[in-house]
Amino acid sequence: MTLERLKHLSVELSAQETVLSGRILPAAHIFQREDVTAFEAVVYNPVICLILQGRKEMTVGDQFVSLAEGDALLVSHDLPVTSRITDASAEAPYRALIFSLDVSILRSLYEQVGEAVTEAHDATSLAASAADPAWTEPMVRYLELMDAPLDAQVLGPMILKEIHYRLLLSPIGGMLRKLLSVDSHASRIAKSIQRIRASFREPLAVGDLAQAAGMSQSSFHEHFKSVTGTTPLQYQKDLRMIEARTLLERGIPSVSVAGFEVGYESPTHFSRDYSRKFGCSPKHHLARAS
Amino acid sequence: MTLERLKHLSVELSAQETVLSGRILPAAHIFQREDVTAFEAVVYNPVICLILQGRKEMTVGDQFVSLAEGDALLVSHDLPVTSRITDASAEAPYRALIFSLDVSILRSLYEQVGEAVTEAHDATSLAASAADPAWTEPMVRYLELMDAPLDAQVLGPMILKEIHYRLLLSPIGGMLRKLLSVDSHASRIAKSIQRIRASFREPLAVGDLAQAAGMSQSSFHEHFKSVTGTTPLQYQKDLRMIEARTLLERGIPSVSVAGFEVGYESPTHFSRDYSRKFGCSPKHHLARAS
DNA sequence: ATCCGTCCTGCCAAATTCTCCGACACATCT
DNA sequence: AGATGTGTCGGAGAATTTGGCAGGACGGAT
Repeated sequence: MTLERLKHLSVELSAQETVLSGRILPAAHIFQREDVTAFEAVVYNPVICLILQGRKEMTVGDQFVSLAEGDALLVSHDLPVTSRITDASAEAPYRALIFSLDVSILRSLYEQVGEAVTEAHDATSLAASAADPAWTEPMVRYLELMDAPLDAQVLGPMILKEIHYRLLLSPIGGMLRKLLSVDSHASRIAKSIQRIRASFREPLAVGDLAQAAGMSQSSFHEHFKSVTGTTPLQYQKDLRMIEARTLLERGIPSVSVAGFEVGYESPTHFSRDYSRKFGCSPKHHLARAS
Repeated sequence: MTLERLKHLSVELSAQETVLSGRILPAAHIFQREDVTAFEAVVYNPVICLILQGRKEMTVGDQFVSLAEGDALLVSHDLPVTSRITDASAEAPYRALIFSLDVSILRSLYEQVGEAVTEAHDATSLAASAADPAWTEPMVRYLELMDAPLDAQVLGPMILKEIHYRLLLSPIGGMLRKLLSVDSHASRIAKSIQRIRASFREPLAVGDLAQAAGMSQSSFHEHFKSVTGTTPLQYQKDLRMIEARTLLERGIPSVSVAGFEVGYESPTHFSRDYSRKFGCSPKHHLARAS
């Protein structure tokens, strides 16, 4: 079974990873943890994540996903998620195989595939499903290149392309297809998302975004939510909070400055929002460099 | 262990229940199911529910609770929840012991206990915890009365009062105490809830409610949410939807009429909201009497 | 101990976002 | 044809955000 093979390969790969595999197989990455974690908030990039061992839970907006061994998670676009590992130990660490997705590859493939694909109607930005040999099999072939740098250099990109292709056509690829389809609602929302990400420190003008996307405000909100799982402002706030947290942990002088840095004018309010998001006050995350 | 004793007693009680136990032990009720259910929406009354066997999950507003054997759930006031039984079979049915709570008893006790109680700060309307002998022990004594009708008539109310007393002082009783404390925010919200329940078919005037509760709109929303887990309008909508569903299942002539009955003017919109809430269109729930 | 600055929590009003809700058009089903 | 379901929109109003201000907690410094 290909899943077993992948587990085996990933152990091998993670043994080498510190050295140079990053250069040989740039798209694959093994993530490993030996203990359970509390909820952590991060921003995901487009990625497919296959759980090889352990368990993980995640929340984005209102939806909740639970992943076990053999499950895979397809993230179609940048998304602030909150996740934790719920099953991991020194003997059986949590281990996941992560493939970064390259949107330009997807786009070029989509142009070839074109409209020949049926539209999933309930596509979500966070699609989970059991691993499918259609794309795990090329993943195996990709990982097998780790010991043959020259092969990897030539064949690697080809196999990568195949993986993208399989994902694009797979049942969980619904959101990918929507995002790529030119001028679909989803793709226009994707543009809005990029705009928010580019300037999340500035105040948000939802009206402008809606107009730029060519929708009424109500439609814009609806589509935005269906793509991201949250509202525009929430999305921005999540970005701000995650940024604030890294600032604090990196040892920014004070809480107020951190709040100001990410776009809050009122430290009071920043503190309140922060506590709501992370469950404890910003001061607790401030690096104890002093 | 008292939990084992309760299990035993509840099996006995449920064997008799059809006959007359309802009159002998009016406050206790055994709920039993031999199979797993899909999510169902109902309105809970104030109640303490102790899981004797099986598992249950529930959602109210944004919080999510998972209950296993030996867990108890304290519902402090009327609340529209969505729940399902996730672990039940013919051999090991889901079984729960349910005690209705009597607010007037609680109130009279609270007057005696008065301020001698420490306030829990994170009180929620749906408090879950492991069963505590402090109140399971009197529950045992209550159930043991089932074979002695005369004893039950005299001692029953006393023991009930004791159960209420223990719950009121227990760690999970935080919300109960808040609700009872005269003129606390929680108690004023409770009044608003009653007003919504009494006239959920009419359009909602949140401003009036806030004013009646003597708070600013923002404070009102905040407190309302902390007590109920949702916003006033959501709360009303949940009531409407649950009512609509029973109407449909009872065989109301048409979908439009059902929508109109619960306060919607536009059948179009009613249909959409209904699908969002229950996952399938109102027509599917319309009794197939035709 | 007393002061002082920083941070946290409660409350509010104004502003903005977001959702509701009815309207209409159109596809579907029976 | 009639009833129902889905997409879109505009306007109303519900809900949240935001910043301000007051009061309290905490932790150094003096």
